[in-house]
Amino acid sequence: MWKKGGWGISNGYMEDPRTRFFAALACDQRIEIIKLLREGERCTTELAPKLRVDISVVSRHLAILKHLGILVNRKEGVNNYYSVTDERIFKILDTASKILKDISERQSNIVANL
Amino acid sequence: MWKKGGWGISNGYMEDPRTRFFAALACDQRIEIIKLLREGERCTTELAPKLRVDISVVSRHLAILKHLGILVNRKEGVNNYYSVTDERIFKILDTASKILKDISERQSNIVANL
DNA sequence: TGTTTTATTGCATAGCTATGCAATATTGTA
DNA sequence: TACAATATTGCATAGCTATGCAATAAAACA
Repeated sequence: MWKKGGWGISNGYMEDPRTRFFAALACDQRIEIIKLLREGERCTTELAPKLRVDISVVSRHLAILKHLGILVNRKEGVNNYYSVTDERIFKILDTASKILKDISERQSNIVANL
Repeated sequence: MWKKGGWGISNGYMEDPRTRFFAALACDQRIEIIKLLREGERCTTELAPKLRVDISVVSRHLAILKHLGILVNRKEGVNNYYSVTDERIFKILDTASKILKDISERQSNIVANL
C-alpha cells in the first residue's frame, strides 16, 4: 500500500475524523465501488471490470474503505467479498447528489439572468 | 491559487461530481470553516484566528468552497463575508459524525471481544 | 505436488494538495 | 494623497495520492 507515513487518507495534520471519511469518498473509483455494493456484496474480481483500473488498484481501494470501517469483508475460498456496513453511507451519497444538482441549477440560473 | 491544471479538487480523471464535493470536505480547515459558518456569515479575518493557518490559506479554502458552490460571499467595504448556501451541508457533516461514531463503537467491541 | 484462480503487496512515479511568505489589490479613512 | 486594514494571488515546496506492473500469497483442484 502507498502508505509511507500517511495513509490518513488525505493531508498531514488531521484532527477531525470526518476529514478521513470524506477523503475516502473523494475518489471516482471508490464512489463507484460503493454504488456497486449497493446491490449486495461483491468480490474484487467482480468489481474490477467495471472500474477501468488494474485489479490491484481495486484491491487497494477496497482496503482503504475497509480500513475506515465503511466496508467489511468475508472470505470464501479464493474470493474476498466486500459489503457496505452502514446504509447511511448510501444516504450521504444521495444527499450529495441532490445538493450538487441544486447548486448546478442555481448557477445555471445566474448565467441565464446575465 | 495552486491550480495549474488540476484544482478539481482531487485527483486526475473525475467523472462523478461528488468526488469533487467530498474532496472539498476532506480537509480539517474546510470542515472547521463550515462548522464556524453554521453560526452565520463570517469574513476571512474573523475565520483565520480559529484555523491556525495563515490568512492566505483561509482565503484559498474559502475560494475552493465558493468555487464549488458550497459557499457564497457578500462584500462589504474591505470585508468579504461568506456563508453556507445549503443547510444539507451541515446535515451531511452530522451524518458523517454519527456513522463514524458507530464504526468506532463497533470496532471497539470487536477488540473487547477478543 | 504442480497448476490455476483470486487477491494482496513492493516499487516507482506522475500529478495534486495544503501551506507560508511576499507581493498586490481594494477599500476606507485621516 | 498617504496610510491602514482586509483579502487575494505568485511562487516555491514538502508531503500525499492513485495507478500500473511485477512479485507474492492463499486457496481450490487435478
